Amino acid sequence: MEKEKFYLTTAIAYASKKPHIGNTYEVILADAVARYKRQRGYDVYFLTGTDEHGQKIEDLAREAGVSPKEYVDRVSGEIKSIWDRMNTTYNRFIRTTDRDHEEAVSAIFKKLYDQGDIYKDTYEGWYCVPCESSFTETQLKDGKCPDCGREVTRTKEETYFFRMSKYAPALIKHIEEHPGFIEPESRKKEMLNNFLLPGLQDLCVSRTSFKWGVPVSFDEKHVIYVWIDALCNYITALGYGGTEKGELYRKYWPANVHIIGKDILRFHTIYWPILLMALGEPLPEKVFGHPWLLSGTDKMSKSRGNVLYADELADKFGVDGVRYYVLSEMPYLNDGTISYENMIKRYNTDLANNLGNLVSRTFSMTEKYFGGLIPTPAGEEGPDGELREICAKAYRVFTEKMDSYRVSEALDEVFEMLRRANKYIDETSPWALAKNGDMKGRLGTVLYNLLETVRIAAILLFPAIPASCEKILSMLGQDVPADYESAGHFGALPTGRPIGKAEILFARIDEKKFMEELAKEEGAAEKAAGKENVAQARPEELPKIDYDAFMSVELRCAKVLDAEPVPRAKKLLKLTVDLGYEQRTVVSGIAKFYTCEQLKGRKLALVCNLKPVTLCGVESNGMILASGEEEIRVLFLDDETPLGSRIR
RNA sequence: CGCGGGGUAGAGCAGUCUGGUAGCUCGUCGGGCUCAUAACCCGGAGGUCAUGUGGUUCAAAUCCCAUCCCCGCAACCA
Repeated sequence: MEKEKFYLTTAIAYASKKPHIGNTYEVILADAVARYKRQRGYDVYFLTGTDEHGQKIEDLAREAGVSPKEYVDRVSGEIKSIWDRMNTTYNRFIRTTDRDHEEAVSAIFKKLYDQGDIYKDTYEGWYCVPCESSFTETQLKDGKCPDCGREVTRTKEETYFFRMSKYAPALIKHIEEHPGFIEPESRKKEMLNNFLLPGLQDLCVSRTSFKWGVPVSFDEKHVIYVWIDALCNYITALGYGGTEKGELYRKYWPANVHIIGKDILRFHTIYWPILLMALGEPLPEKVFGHPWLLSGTDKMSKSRGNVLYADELADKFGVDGVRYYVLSEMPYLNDGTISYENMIKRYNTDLANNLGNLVSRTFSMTEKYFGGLIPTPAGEEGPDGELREICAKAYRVFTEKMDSYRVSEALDEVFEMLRRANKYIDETSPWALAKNGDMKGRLGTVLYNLLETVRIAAILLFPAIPASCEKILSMLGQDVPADYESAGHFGALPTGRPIGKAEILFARIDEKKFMEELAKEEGAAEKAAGKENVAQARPEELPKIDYDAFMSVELRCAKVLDAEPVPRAKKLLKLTVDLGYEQRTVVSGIAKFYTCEQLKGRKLALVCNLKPVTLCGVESNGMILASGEEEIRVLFLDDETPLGSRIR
């Protein structure tokens, strides 16, 4: 019988820099699902890869003094090596610079253009110089750049657009008729309420502001922008070429699941399905938006110095230690957290103490009491039935949870089973049975049951910690049933065969020693960097300006007369300030850091000649000076500073 | 009144749909065991289940109402 196919993908990682553990989580999750599906007998195709085009990479390459291709070759290679290190079993690692992908994307673009879904608008548009992006009239926010809010200049630009609106009704219908299409469920409402139901805007699908991308074949000034280029990897990887469809494509498409981060759900549940509809291809079965791994309560970022990398963690915890941590710590809906303390705790508790030690004591008793031969069980008594039942339950529930992508809950189930097995040892006290010659049969039953529990655990945990599970199964000896279904049959382990020697699977980590070494390493790294202030990364520096340029900014001392929150805005405060010669209203995004009372009566520096903007319905005439990106501190002036005096 | 999720022991979570002794993991305290990786097992302490001396009910963490707070998405840091 033909195996049922299962096609899953991760998002392709942007090849701008080394991915941190949060990015790596996604491919580990996908790998666990892929391995599980293979165990269940599916013909699995697992796709991952890198997204390598775009402005940012072009810039980074220039800074690094290499060509964009050289740049992405290096980063993509690094990403791939991390994926490999994590023992992920992808079938293809696609790069958007692969020739087959580029050709296919080009053909897809052409096809969409030919059929009228992509049109060129030669219009008088708006261009934002700092963002190097152009916008349509409707995209502007209050006449300003929608990305940065700065002034835009009028340009005559041509851009290609995709007619999103045309397909929106069909997509809404599809989403409503396919309850599992967007997962988790709560995300579905976000997409519908925020984007689809209010009305979709046509999407800009080409750029002229940079060159590093797939050129539009019939209009070489334009490169195809990220949406079409990146999203299409899911079909081009299978040999979809626009007109011809490869064998893999016919076999595996549509995808059973796209596993992606919750931040790009919008592209995968709106733009991508519409693109497919336009191509006349079936939609993926499911888009699963997983949560994020946070470092403590913060998002990982270089500036916070809290970035953890999968390969460095693997040096300390082993590959399976890292895999297990991210899979078990990541809930289904909420963001998970990662820290060394938590990792050590989880590693020790679950892997070393619960699983590793169970294997160790079971094997050593089998060795000691039965010369390393798997004993034959006799009659069932005492807690045997309960152990057997919990194994059956673990198998059943694990299967259910994995089928619905609740990996951490699935793993929990197995560890509960292992805890029960450890307790079973205490209840049956094999060492006491061993002292009594009459109890040899009973002792054999107990150890057989334990070995069997270990076998089942190894099969179930295989998708999460494959290398360790393979080791356990091989330690159990030759011809040990290792297929998934056999984990549902307690008693499948053949008797009388020799088992191997028990290895330490997961050596305990001494938290204190670990943290000391970590501190030492970090100290060494700082020394190697040769600076005392390595904690402070050098910021991006701007070109020098002359005095006149600076003086074109009109800074003056102003006093806050009144402050109040802006309705419907979380970050904004509306300030009424006095310059001595006039009063103005200024809107400032400092609501999270200052209360109105803290500001009233204070003197601060105001940029007076900034063009007015409207923010959340309030017109702002100027800007107050403040420091910081994430933690904002207002620059207050001395009380003696005269109102309205020029600052320079 | 933009849309959605959530507030349960020191931490992280389950339980809420289908009301009926408040549970799990970690931590903590005490005990047991010795096969094992100072591991494993048992027991204790610790919660007015956000608030409302609100409603429904014989009975509310659970259903209804109001309020407060947090977090996503959207809007927004001039």
